[in-house]
Amino acid sequence: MFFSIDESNGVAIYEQIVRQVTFAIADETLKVGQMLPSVRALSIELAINPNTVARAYQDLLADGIVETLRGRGLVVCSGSLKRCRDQRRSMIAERLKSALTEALHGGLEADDIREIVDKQLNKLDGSVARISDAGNLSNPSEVK
Amino acid sequence: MFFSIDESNGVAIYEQIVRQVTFAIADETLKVGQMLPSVRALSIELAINPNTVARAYQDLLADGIVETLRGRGLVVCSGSLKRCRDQRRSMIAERLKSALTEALHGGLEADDIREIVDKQLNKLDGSVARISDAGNLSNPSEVK
Amino acid sequence: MFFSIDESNGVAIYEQIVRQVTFAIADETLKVGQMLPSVRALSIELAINPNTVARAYQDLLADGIVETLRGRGLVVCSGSLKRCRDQRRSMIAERLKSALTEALHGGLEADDIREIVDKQLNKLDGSVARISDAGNLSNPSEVK
Amino acid sequence: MFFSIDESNGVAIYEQIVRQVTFAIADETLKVGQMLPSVRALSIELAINPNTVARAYQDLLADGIVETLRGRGLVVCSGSLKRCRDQRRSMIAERLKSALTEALHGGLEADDIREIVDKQLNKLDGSVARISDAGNLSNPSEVK
DNA sequence: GTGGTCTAGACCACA
DNA sequence: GTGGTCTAGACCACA
Repeated sequence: MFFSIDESNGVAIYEQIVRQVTFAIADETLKVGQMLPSVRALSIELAINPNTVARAYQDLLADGIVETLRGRGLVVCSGSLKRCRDQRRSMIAERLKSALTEALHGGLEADDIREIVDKQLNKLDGSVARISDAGNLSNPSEVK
Repeated sequence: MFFSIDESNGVAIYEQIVRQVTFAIADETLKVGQMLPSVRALSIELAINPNTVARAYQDLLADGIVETLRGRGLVVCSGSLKRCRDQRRSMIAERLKSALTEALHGGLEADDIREIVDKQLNKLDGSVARISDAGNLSNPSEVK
Repeated sequence: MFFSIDESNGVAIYEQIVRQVTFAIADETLKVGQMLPSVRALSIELAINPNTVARAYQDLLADGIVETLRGRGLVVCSGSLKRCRDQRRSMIAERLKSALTEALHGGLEADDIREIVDKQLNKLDGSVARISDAGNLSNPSEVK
Repeated sequence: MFFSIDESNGVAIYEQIVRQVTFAIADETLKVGQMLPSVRALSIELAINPNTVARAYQDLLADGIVETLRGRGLVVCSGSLKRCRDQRRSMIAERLKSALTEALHGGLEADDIREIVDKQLNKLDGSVARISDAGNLSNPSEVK
């Protein structure tokens, strides 16, 4: 599966799930009409309590990203692709903005910060690339 | 004063204070031997409960960044400048790393992320620059 | 349970808890991997405010003696046994040193102090001995 | 003067003064009829706030150990020698008892504690002896 | 005025 | 149920 929880990054676990489902839809790892993993299955996989997964799924339902198929589970709603792409961008931009604001207010220079970002990005991109793709030059149509 | 609390960024208030004091020392806005704002004064300024400020100050005390002058307040310990500079860098790098990891796992391209970072940085740096520096490449017209 | 608070000995309640947990680990009354009593349970048992217990547990967390299992409680970290044994010895030595220094500065003779210590030790050891050991030189008839 | 304050032993400063005055009287460093150092003088010598000294002197007055000579200061009351000797012994015994109780409850063996006490006593007695006396075998009449 | 400790009680995320 | 955070307010030692 495509989820991974980081217990120590300060983001609530249910929130990490909401975000990662959103990202998976934006990414078409999870397509419109496709079902989410069951609460039970996902809770086992992530080794967390089912209530936490259920809480995340409620948020996605309330947000109209997924809907219930009675007795069968949750499916990705039509129209979610675009919404999730938009949300992905704003969620990520928002979080980066918050971290960057702190860095600038904390007295680091913009160039200094760019250097930190580049270093992290090079290091991380390598390890992510090995897992998720290869030809990393594409998909400009996804950018909002 | 140099502190500002963001209630909605997920970081605990006392933790934001710990970070901002650390940054202020790294920045020499707060110099070794200088006193911290009193618990009461800071709690009024930030419109938060004194206990929350006290909690932050306890952490700084436990970490040896500041020490108590009985009945007078807290002062920045000697040796804190270097330690705070180190901590500032690792605190900020850690938070950026976490946000960048999410962005990459969420399916954004490294170049795409760099673009988001640059846009935010130019916008934010402009507004910070008015206070802290002058010769900078950022675009002041983009200041929000 | 193994904790007891003395309201009148000048040591802060949360500090007494920190010390007693440390001692219990040193003593293997509390073993590595075992859980601490919950904040609520301990606060009820000691008839003190939960926040006071929480404050003590925060200190133990900050010190790396225990760690949180989310939603379940606090466990004794591996490696804590040796650390707690060292800390127990230095905590106790420190406190004794302070009392002995005062006694000497106050004009008592070393032999006189030894006599006071022995008398207390014999009396106290008797009452503790019933629980923790058997072959001991102390005078059980002196047990209060 | 014969006072020395230890800021880090957990005993309140005014309480340390009360105890040390009591000990000085027990020791006849301060004799019946003799005057205490003035609040001002003592606060300067100990580098503490006059209010703190005044607070200690109030306790001694309330306890009948010293009395006011209008406009001149405080003198040691007649009868204070015996009372201070008694109090010295019980104050010291009480504090030692508290430390020893903690040590025993903390799981140290009585012999182990005796060893710690002896080590501290030998070390401390040496450094105290150099200052305050020489032929350390005497004064049994002082023991209650 | 300063910080340190403690109580009381609320709400949150998580199990 | 668990701990973590925050508010509100009291009292203390010390300056």
